[in-house]
Amino acid sequence: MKKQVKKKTSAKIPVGIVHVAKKAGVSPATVSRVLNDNPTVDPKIREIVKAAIAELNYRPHFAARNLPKGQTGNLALVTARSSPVIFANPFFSKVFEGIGSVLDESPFNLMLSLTPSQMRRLMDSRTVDGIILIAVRENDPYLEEVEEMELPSVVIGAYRRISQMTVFCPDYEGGVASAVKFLAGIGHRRIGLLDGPPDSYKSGEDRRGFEEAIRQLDLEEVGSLTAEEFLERDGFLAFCSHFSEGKPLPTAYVVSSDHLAIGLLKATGDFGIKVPEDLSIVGFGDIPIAEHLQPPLTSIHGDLVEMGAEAARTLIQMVEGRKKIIKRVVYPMQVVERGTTAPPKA
Amino acid sequence: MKKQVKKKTSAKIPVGIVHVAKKAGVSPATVSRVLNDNPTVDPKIREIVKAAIAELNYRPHFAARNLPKGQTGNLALVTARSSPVIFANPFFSKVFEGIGSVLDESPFNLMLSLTPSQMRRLMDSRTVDGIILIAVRENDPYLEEVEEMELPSVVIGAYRRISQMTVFCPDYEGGVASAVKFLAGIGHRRIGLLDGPPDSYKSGEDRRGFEEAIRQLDLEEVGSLTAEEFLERDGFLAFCSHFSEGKPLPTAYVVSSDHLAIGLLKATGDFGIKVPEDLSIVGFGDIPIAEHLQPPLTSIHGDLVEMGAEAARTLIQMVEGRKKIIKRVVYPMQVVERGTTAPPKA
DNA sequence: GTTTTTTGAGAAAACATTTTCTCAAAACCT
DNA sequence: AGGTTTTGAGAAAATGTTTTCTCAAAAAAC
Repeated sequence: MKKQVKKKTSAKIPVGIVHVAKKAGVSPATVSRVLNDNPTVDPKIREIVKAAIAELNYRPHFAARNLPKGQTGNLALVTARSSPVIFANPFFSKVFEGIGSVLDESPFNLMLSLTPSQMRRLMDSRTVDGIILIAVRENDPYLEEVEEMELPSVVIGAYRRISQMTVFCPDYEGGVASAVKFLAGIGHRRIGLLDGPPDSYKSGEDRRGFEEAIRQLDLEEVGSLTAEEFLERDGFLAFCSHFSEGKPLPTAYVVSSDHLAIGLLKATGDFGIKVPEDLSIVGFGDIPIAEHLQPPLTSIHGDLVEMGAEAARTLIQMVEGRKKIIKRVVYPMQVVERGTTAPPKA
Repeated sequence: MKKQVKKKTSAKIPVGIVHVAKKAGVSPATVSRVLNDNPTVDPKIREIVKAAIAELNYRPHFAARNLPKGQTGNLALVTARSSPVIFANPFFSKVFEGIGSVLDESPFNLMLSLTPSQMRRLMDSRTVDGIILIAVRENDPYLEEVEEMELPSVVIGAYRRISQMTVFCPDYEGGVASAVKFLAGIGHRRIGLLDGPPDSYKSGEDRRGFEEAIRQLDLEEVGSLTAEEFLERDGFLAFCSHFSEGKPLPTAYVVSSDHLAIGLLKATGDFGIKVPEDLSIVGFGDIPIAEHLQPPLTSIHGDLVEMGAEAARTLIQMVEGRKKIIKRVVYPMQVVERGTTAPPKA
């Protein structure tokens, strides 16, 4: 008695597999078989069913389809940073590109969670089959939460803390060390680090790489700074307060992000300090803007598109193979020399 | 006979509403009622059920829950631009922030589609209840596709073309016009436009606003350029080829994005053209870097966080109210004067 | 020409939940 | 106390699909 009503109201009532089956004069199971390219269906019937599908403009319901599979077909990209911070993260855009390209070839959809509450909802409600964590910080509560869930997951960028998870990470430590070596190679002896916030893994790694290189080369650490975030204004403010207090300056800075470096450049410019004559600066991440600055920014570069792609590929393997893969991959970083570095004056 | 096996293997077997019901000695329906705060359940029973939920660490399955509702609880953010282009889009990051903050307060999850194929999958498979389209271009096929689907949707940034959809758009036209007026106000008579790719709506709007202002103020259009994309390199290349062909230069450029403006600054610097003494430049979007450049970039600013938030709010209203809302909101843009603009020399 | 194997397709169970229907028990009224 | 209303909760249908089971018909083997 309901059916008559349904017939009346046109197109917009969602059409399911049973409607197609009725139209084609077969059972829903057969329609399903056609949809899934099951070879045990007669070519003739197949054609009839396909015609019915086309005519009704039927599209399978993704969630319903995945329900019996016990999977959802969704992957999540998770971070708890606010979006300005994410977009300022030197490598986020590239990583993203890599992830996107892999997902495009896969049958998975991508969910995005920008806050801890969103992430918890995603995990609690079994909405995703796997998780890519990015931009994790020291005190973020959810890393443990993810580890406790038996949900497949990979982490991008946090190397040390994590024991039993798969991690993809730029070689922060090695990158910063090679920047120090590069600066030493052109004559610098008094070098400083402009580092990001202490609760970021990257900051810890940067500092480790920096100190190790300074020690190995028997150099002097001078005028190091810590910024509150990785953004331009943080670099600007860090240097301003340091300088106005009359503290000692190095002849070169290694800086934890290109954005910070831009803020530092601005501050030095405002104080009449010439780059690279008075001060050399090396950024990190080699964002597209770097080479278009004046002077163009010397920076530390790595293939982070591939890193993102590899992380996504690995996660998909874990989800599809239903097995845990534990590995840690570190991506090499190297200095690209441009206009903000030169030998020290004296 | 299966149950014994289940009991053995601990935690990781997914626990459903029936397990909870069994544990609490009630029917699945009652558990559902507790979950949905249905008042027709005895407080005592409610407590027992809640205890069982807690003990089994039960979490409702999002997709299954939404199946009978005929909804999915997901919203999609859709674009077909590659991620470098998206991230270079002057307002994307801010818009994103607005969307994220609204979604955080709502029960919806966010899906992200970075390519047309991903988007089609999302729409075809009834995976989302609503769509936010962003960075649409003239020849993108999917705008019509979305319009044909009866799926609630809002568009961010494409103003003219769309008739029957809800649109949120910065006032490109008015912003560019006010930049021209600003430049005329400080004495410029020969002004050029550095515009983005022709298939972008923004480019069309920019040009319209530019030409109208030029006409109204009876000025001369000189040396206008078209870039292939909105990125630094595109601005750089556009100016280089123009200049090396010896074509006439204006005394000021209005530029369609801050990223383009940075490329233009680099090019002018390389050719020894002084900004703002020889040439004034106004960017668009006021990205965080703008004020940290040297000289700091004069740019066109708007509250795009609010635009993103309002778009998300409206979409949610459409989805929840099951009604179509058609409106068009234009967000005002205004010039922020900084260091790349000055009166012309002679 | 009968038996065996293969092929093809329907019926029904399963996935996790909500919702409607239904009915028994408790509470209220006179 | 007998009848009516309210309350509470179970049973079953519904959501859209896949999958397993089952069986009939066609093809192959003898």
